[in-house]
Amino acid sequence: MTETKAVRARFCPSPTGTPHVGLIRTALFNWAFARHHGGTLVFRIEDTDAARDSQESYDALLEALRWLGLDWDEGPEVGGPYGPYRQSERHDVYSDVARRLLEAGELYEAFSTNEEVEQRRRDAGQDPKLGYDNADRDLTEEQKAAFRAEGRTPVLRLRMPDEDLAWDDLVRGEITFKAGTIPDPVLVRANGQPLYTLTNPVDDALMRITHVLRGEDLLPSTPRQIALYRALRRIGVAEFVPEFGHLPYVMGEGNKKLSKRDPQSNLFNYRDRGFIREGLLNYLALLGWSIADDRDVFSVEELVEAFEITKVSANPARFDPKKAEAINGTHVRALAVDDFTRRLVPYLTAAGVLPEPPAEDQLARLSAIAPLVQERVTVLGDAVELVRFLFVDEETFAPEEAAATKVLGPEAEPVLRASIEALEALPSWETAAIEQALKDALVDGLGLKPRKAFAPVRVAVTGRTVSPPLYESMELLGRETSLGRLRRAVPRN
RNA sequence: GCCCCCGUCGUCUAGCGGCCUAGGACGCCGGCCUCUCACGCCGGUAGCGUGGGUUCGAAUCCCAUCGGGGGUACCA
Repeated sequence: MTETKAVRARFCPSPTGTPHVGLIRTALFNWAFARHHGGTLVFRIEDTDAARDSQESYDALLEALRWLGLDWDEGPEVGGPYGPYRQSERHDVYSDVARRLLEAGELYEAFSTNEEVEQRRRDAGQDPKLGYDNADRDLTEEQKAAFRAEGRTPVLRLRMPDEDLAWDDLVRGEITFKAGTIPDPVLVRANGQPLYTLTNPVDDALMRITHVLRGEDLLPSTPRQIALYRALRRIGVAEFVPEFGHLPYVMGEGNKKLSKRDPQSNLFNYRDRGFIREGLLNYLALLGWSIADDRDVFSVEELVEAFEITKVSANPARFDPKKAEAINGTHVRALAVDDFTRRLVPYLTAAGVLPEPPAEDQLARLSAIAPLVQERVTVLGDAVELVRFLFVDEETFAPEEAAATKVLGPEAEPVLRASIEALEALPSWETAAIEQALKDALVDGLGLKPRKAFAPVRVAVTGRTVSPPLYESMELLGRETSLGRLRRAVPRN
């Protein structure tokens, strides 16, 4: 049986635009599928449309996969036995296969223009949307010569079989397209350029792909691909027809497929905000798949171990940023502290909180505050404003405007003065001592409610109403800096 | 129009004839913890598109219907 055949899956995007989360989800499923079965993942670039493809997009695709750790066994930059893996470098392959298909009578030359096809449909009282009418199937040599004499050059079309085309979809089960519902598709343009309809199945055949897992938008093109495969087998190019699995869409707001132009679809936006690969991969896997009925947080290793393509859901999934953040947050919190700290650095330097490269003492300080911020961020970028107070130049430090007007008004004066007095008397500058001194002075001394008492101190010292734990923050900031900020915060007049 | 896919809480899902007065997660609401915000913990809210069958019994099977989506290119 074919079941014993080693799995060869593939991911074959077109390099257009920036990587889309839906596209990456497809890459992830193919990767997980290949890894789960101990198979091979082929990465192929379908850049046959010069008008839309770009080098930037190609670079972005590789960068995206590498960031996420979705490695490939054959493809760009790693090579492999079936290369090249960029379709733009395979033109001779396609023209050779097309020639052989044509010689075998699987393809035929079609001279009809779209206008002529439409007109014929109308004349026959049919809906022109029915598409091509297979009218050029049996042109005689004389007819072809006549067309050529008019200056026409033919496209090459595939002769579709006159029978139902069906397959057992890995995610959807039995799918059948009735005979006669699919017009003969164009495989090669009049100018000789091969189209996706030819290149995709030809490469899958040549690269011995066993499982085609792709978006459901390609589902309607599957029958004609199966027909092409059969033709390719007849001429000895393909050995078998692969299995197909059509993955559900990733949707955005409303009921529309997440648009490529929607910033929410841009993978790099998530990285820039501080999603970590563990979290984003986990969330993406949840879009159409589940590991168990009572759990949805898992590692990449667990995903590979448990992934079954047949358990992928057929319904479209909406990308929910809130849940993505929640899942990411639990992965962030699960990071070892030093790992978390290391990953934070690029975000802090990008925000200008730390210089590039950071100094030793700055890194030491970051290590000290890191455990305190780790459990209160969902994305790494959240940490920036939480730790900024520890690294700003003292001359430029100033509490945030909104926070200051809220809690540093005239009524804050006694609180700040009492705090300063208590802290100045402190023999040692440590968290426990600071806590005790402030509680004695403000809660017991001034009889304030804790939340009233500490708000002015917090804003004076960290500049914000939301910060890492106060006493620890003050210890890290240091005695003189902390006192200096408190003194400056005392309302004038 | 025609072809194809999909239809369980707001969202992602579990479910594959009795374990379902439908489970989990995110969100939301309430509470606890508490120096803020979080984290953590506890509790609550909310769903099988509709109508017919089949069956002792249906979210699960069948039919119809409605709704949503995709395709219908010399794009991929």
